[in-house]
Amino acid sequence: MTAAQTNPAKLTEYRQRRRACSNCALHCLCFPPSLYDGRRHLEELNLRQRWIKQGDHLFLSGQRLRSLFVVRVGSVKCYDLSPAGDTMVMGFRFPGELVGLDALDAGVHAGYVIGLEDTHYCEIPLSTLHRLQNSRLELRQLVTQLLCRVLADVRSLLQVIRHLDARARLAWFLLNLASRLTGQETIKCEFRLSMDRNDIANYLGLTIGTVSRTLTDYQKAGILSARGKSIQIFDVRALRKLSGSDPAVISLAKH
Amino acid sequence: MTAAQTNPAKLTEYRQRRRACSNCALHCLCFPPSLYDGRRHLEELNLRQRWIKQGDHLFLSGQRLRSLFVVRVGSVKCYDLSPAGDTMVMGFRFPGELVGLDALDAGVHAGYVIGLEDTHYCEIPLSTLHRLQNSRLELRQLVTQLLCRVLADVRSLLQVIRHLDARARLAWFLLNLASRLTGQETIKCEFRLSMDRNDIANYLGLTIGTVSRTLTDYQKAGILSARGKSIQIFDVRALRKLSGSDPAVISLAKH
DNA sequence: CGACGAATTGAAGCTGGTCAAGGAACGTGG
DNA sequence: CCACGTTCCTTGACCAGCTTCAATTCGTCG
Repeated sequence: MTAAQTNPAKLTEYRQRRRACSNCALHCLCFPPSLYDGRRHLEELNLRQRWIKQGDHLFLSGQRLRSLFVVRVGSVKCYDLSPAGDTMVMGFRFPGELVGLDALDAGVHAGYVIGLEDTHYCEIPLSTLHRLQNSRLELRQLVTQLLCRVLADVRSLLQVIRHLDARARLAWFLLNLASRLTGQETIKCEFRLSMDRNDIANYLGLTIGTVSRTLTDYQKAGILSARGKSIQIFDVRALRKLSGSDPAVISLAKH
Repeated sequence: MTAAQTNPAKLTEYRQRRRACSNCALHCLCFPPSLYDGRRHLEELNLRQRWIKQGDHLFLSGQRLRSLFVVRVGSVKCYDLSPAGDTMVMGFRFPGELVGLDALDAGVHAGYVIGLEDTHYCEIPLSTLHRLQNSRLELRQLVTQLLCRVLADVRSLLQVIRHLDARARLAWFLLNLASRLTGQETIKCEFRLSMDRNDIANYLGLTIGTVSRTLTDYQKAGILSARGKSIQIFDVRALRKLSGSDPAVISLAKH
């Protein structure tokens, strides 16, 4: 029995919060399975909830790593600048997703993160993270696991870009987005893109023209509707086939 | 004064070994800065030094992760199989480089590793790693750092494939190889490729024809000589320019 | 409503893929 | 050591897909 359970009001608050965070990458940090006192634990975490406006930076390349960030509401874009000044989009982060992990070795951010819209986030100070890693055994593996997942993500993007053509890349991108936006197994068939065509093109290693043309093709085929930034997917299975999730299609894309 | 220093013969052996391993990714695991007894420490690590023949697998996808591996002599290829059965080359590992890290979260290897030639390696049991992480504070960060480095590597490959054309990709690949083969800052201008053209093409997201043609172009330009698997680089600066290390060139490759 | 940036669309050109043929290198067995 | 077969590599011709550049349309916000 936890201390939170001794006070019905606080217990309710605690439970609500726990449910709201259920899709968070760091859920097990804030809400460990067995706790002496859930509420007090949350307070000791020293979490800060803040927000940035569209176009504000969460951090810049070269800045010291002080905290990890988790998007709560909104979305951000992670990008690098090439020596020549071209932006190179590394990815996008949506509610529940973590930002800043890759700076853990150098202690310095290797890229920029900017809000694609007004975005709320949690900030977890590094000191808190380290303290918890020392005291709680199950958290010692957490960072490793999260890093492995980021690595797997980058690798799948790499595979997509190496082996799939423009149509398949875009299909993959849309499906990826549609499933991440729900934070669950399901797929969101109607949503607004928070990034522009340029960002999508750059991310997928294409040009804006190709992205636009391909979207038009999809619409002509009745697979989806794309009016500006609002997307409506009509035929998920067709997208899946195109994206190469379908084994029969992947074999067509072999090198 | 360490115990090893009390015995001149053993001290010499220890020092030789330490030097031989100086380029190893896990050097600080085997040879921590301050040690009571270097030799005994090495014995307690329970390292195994083994080897595989060309074409043998170090491990298969789906196998349980039992150890990490470090290449000592030779080279290996890391690859995946697509659902359709096509191989997708993830990378190559040379002496001093680590293999198996990315399986740390699932505990199961997500890819295959095969010897490109007869290859000697060190095997570090997971249990040893965990024991050391618990007892030695500085090693607790080691895995994180190594993972971050792997992540950075994959990302740079991603950038190369997204933003550079065939000539630049190959130039980048050769320079990357040439510097990793020395294990230092310097570049090895004469070496043998241990992988075939197919592997290179797949790795760089090209076809074997393009790789071959591009190499021929380089030779016609007097930049290098490539007779089969033996490479001789004549003009490192030209390669650097082509690869996009040169800011003036990167700007040409913008999307 | 008007103006600006973002997105679409078209035409032309180029890079790299595909397919097929020929040649070099390598290992094996006589 | 040579003949042979196999695998790997090179080269050529042709073509598809994507990029480039420019013109037009859409959409959003003051």
